[in-house]
Amino acid sequence: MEPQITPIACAPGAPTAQALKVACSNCNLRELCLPVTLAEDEMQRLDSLVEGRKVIRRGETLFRAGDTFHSIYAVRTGFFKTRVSAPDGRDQVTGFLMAGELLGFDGIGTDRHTCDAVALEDAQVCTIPFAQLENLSREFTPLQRQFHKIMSREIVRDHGVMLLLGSMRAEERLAAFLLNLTRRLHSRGFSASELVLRMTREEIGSYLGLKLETVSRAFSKLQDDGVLEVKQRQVRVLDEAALRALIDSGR
Amino acid sequence: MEPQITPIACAPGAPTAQALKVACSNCNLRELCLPVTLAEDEMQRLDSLVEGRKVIRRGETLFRAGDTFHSIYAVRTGFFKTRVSAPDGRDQVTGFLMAGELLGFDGIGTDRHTCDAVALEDAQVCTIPFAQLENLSREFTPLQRQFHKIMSREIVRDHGVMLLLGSMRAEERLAAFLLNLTRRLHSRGFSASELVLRMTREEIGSYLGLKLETVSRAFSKLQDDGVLEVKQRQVRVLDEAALRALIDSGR
DNA sequence: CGTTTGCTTGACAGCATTCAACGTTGGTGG
DNA sequence: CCACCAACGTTGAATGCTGTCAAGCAAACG
Repeated sequence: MEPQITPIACAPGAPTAQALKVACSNCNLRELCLPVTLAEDEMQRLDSLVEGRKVIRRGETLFRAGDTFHSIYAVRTGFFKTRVSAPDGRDQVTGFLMAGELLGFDGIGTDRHTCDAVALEDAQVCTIPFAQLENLSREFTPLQRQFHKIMSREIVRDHGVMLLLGSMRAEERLAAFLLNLTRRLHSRGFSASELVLRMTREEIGSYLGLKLETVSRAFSKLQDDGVLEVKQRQVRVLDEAALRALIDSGR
Repeated sequence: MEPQITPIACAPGAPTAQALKVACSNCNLRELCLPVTLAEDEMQRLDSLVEGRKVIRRGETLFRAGDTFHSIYAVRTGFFKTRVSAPDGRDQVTGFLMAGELLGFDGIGTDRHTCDAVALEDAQVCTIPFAQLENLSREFTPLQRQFHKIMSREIVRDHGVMLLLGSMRAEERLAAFLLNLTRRLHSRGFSASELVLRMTREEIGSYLGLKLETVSRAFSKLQDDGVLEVKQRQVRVLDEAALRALIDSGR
């Protein structure tokens, strides 16, 4: 029940000035994004498919519920949240996405997006036109396999969140959330014990099914217990084992 | 935020005696399961792909977390639940599946299933070997499209459940659950206002992130309010508008 | 017909929410 | 450069919803 990375496309190893076009073949996120070994010509096909980077400023949306679906997006830099909204206005953050992760799968089913994707900091994404991705994946089996795996992991990830929302108490939810974040950051070369949150307490709360005050209290509690050191959005994990103990010896 | 039907394969229009092999081309669930218009030869290919029915008795599992993944399954008759388990033993029902719906997508990502699928009543399923489904979908674009749509809808459905678990109160959750069930039953030709639950209060509770006593109380409350008539697992919806009002004018 | 399993209801406890006040941070403009 | 403002975060007190524990009842099964 621990969410996975959901990768596919592209960010340049050493970006040439003003390079609007980005080559997957030369992308330092390749391992995360689309971990498939490709022959050279196949990789070129993939490159030609992916459109150049697109910039989204902090607070702006990459897409919104109701927008017609055209493309999957790969995060190159920055940080996103996705959220769904009920007719009465209440909404739920359904995920946080960092470099190398993909978003937009929600739109395939109905040809319209069903959630909003909001940048939590200035961000760049690669645009992958879905029709072309489908075309290429028909010709190229490993790409097809990988694509299916990524969607499946998204489903598994969501099941993990459902478990969290359905059966954990506030502190346990926060522990699971932090462990998930640090694991993903660590696999990107960042510290496994120190992190800077890119989202507010309210957004964390929405994701975890808690009110912002409860999130704040849970942070304070874990700090008092010597498990974390928290200074606003700066978090240091002092006792990872204690975090783990919280979630898998729950009740 | 209302879950959708997730269809693909097969059940016979008029089952010939002892027919182990089932033809999708002659299946009365075709509309639900794999709503794709196919040429005759293409349909034959699909038929040859789907293995005959498999019987699962009430309480038995179709697959379990950890089992190696081979196939997607289409429910022909009966009723399933899927559930994920945390290392400490607590588990969460992640879905209820009825005739015409598909299960097993969780296994694609890691080549192992990540949840259990349990029959809540004697059931029959069609087995669709995944490797062959991938092969056929490479050749046959509409099948590919449909398959992707189905997985996407599964993701969207899960987002709806996350919204429910994250922001609704007990009665609202139950209302959303009942509306979802009646809609799916209605699209199968059953009454939209009368239903027989195939799961226990505890299973409903697990799905909705509530204890069984809370589920029971919510049923009683809705009955007292004249919205439902409840006799154990027999439920009649007296005021569907009231149910809807509960969920989309929540707080 | 008895036993088991599932459902209902009550009383009480506990955890998260609500409401409110205060503190902190970062950005903006005087 | 500093003051101010707005957004964000922390903390306390009280309320309330859901969970827990327990008892009794109904239905299903052998």
